[in-house]
Amino acid sequence: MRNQNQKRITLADVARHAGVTTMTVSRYLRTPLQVAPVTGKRVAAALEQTEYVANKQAGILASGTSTMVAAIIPNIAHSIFSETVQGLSDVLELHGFELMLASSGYSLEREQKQIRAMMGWAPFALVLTGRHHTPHSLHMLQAAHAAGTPVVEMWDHTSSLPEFAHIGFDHAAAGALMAEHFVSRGYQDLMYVDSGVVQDFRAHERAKGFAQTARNLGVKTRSLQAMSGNPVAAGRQLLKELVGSQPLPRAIAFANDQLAVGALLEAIDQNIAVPEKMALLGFGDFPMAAQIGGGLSTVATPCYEIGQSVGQWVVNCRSGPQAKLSRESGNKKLPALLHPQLIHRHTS
Amino acid sequence: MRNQNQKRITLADVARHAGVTTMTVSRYLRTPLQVAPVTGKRVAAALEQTEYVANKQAGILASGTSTMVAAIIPNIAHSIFSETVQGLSDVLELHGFELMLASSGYSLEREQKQIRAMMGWAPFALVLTGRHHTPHSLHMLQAAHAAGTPVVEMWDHTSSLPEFAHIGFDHAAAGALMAEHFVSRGYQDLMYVDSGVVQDFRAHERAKGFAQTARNLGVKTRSLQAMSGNPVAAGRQLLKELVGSQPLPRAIAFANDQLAVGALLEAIDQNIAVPEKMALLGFGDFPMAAQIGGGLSTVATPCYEIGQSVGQWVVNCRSGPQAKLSRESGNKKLPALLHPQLIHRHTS
DNA sequence: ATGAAAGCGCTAACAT
DNA sequence: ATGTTAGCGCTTTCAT
Repeated sequence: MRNQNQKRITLADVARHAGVTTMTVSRYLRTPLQVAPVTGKRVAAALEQTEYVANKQAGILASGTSTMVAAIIPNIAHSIFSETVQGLSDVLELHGFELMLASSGYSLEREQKQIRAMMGWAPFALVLTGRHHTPHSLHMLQAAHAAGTPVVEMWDHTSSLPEFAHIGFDHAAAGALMAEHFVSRGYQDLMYVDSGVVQDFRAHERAKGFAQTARNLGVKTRSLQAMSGNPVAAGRQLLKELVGSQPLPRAIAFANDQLAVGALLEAIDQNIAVPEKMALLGFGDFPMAAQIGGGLSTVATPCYEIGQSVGQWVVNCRSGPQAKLSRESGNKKLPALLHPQLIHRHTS
Repeated sequence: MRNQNQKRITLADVARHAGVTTMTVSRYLRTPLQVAPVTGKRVAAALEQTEYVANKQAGILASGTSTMVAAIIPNIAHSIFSETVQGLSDVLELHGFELMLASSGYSLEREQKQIRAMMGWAPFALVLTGRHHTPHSLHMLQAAHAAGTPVVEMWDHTSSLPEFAHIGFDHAAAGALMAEHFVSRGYQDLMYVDSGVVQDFRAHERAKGFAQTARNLGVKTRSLQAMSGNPVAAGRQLLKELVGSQPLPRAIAFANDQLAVGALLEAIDQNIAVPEKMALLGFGDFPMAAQIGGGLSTVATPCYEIGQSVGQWVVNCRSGPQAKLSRESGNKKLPALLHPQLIHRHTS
């Protein structure tokens, strides 16, 4: 295939039109001040006429530096990640970068293949989600870093290797925050409903932080795992089963808002008074949280901001002749650690 | 920047390790059967040892054919589009393609810039959302198409230019479907709440289809525009104002589920019986639709499937030596027109 | 079955 | 301020 009838316009075409060499056109495009105003005008006209669009591949190959940023996230369809990608995309676009995106479906093996595929593009930077990767992935990332490619891990409070950047928050601390909130409201019999996604390490860390803190505060706590599939339906189902089988916990925290809303809807249907009989606490503060059941108490995570910060961090890597410097001290102003906030609404 | 200490491994490195020329390695990678089994083993070992990752830019430049697909959508954070991207991404990955993504924020001017940027990458195919573009965008797309790049428009029932493919559905017909549903349920006093996003052409087409059909069926109908911003809050606000000022319509259709759910939540809070006093109908069938207020009636749109189909269509463009053929007849089996389905639940 | 030569479209480095 | 030369890492084409 690809039997183009109309060949694409090249620098040489433009140069011919303008009566100069390709170098002059190339210079005009990148450092217009280095070309005489008169020639510049001719070049500009030629660019207009020919509707030239520079071939990025050729440029990258020749210059050894790309404007493409590769990002791998667990799931594009999850609102927290799609918002992060939107933030990342917005900042990158503003600075003339392009975004290549892959979705791992929470599979580290799939992520490994994607890292390999991405590296073939020699991207300007590599953006990953979380600090958990296969040993071989880590090996590849390390090699990429050694070859000068910045590596960032999003959504976590530490990186897999010290040389990688990270922008996110401490999920165990977030879990602790949730437990503390319950205890401060006087609830003594707690429960945490963890994500049904086995590889959602961050949700599990929140679960751990929650349990540990509850125990430290001398409060009873249990833990349950939601079913996979539609999380709203799973939350509903879970509460239904809970009501049928055992005494209800006084307060339940969820791995995400979707699960919490499912449980809340079921509680409303079953006439369980929230929060009088049972308190509910979500995680994520998704757009509907404030609107439902008098307002779902939850933890606000700066999804869009994480994306933005990652984008800004990557952009900062470009400036300054020494990558090391710009990547270490130059990026000091950007916070690596963000702080989720507990939003106390009606359900707790 | 980009002062790599460890240079990346090239074909030449691998060839040296294996004691062959670069051509043999290159052949082994693409057409392994053309290389003798004995040599193949040596090459394979060298590839292992060196951990070679092929440089895509160089390959594309030399061969003139890329494995990158460029897609532009209005908003990554909107669930319908993020699911579409997930479907697209899943299919593309399965076939060894990579995805470059941009988000236009519903701005045709921004889209135009993004098309230009994308074209610099000489992608294998261009994927756009909808059939509305600036004249200059159209011009560029036409040029890309003429140069052999497949162009697909998603989410619409026709394409901007006849030579472009399109995979989606007729939004006016979807609007009609909504009006017909209301009328068939015996509701006579209708209302359509349109999207607050000015450039959401598809929502406006649904509004038109709705109004026209209602009138054709001899039924009263009005139209309103939601505020922009959080659509759930907007839906709530809208219903609140409606209750305060005028006689309520018997049935309200919304441009999307988020708006409908907002209104539904407000109706519940105000003790307006749904659907006895007022029927509500959403659009999109987002994950929460089935769970809220006894089940929100809505129109299911095949978001993920649209993405998949687009991906499959693009993949099909690769096979067959004649692009024309594979793009026209070879893709006949793929449906260009999908059909949204009315899901009748509790609220209508 | 393998190799040698040429070149994809651009830019870095060195003239002039 | 502009041009010349060489080469980025790969594939195509044409030998052998």
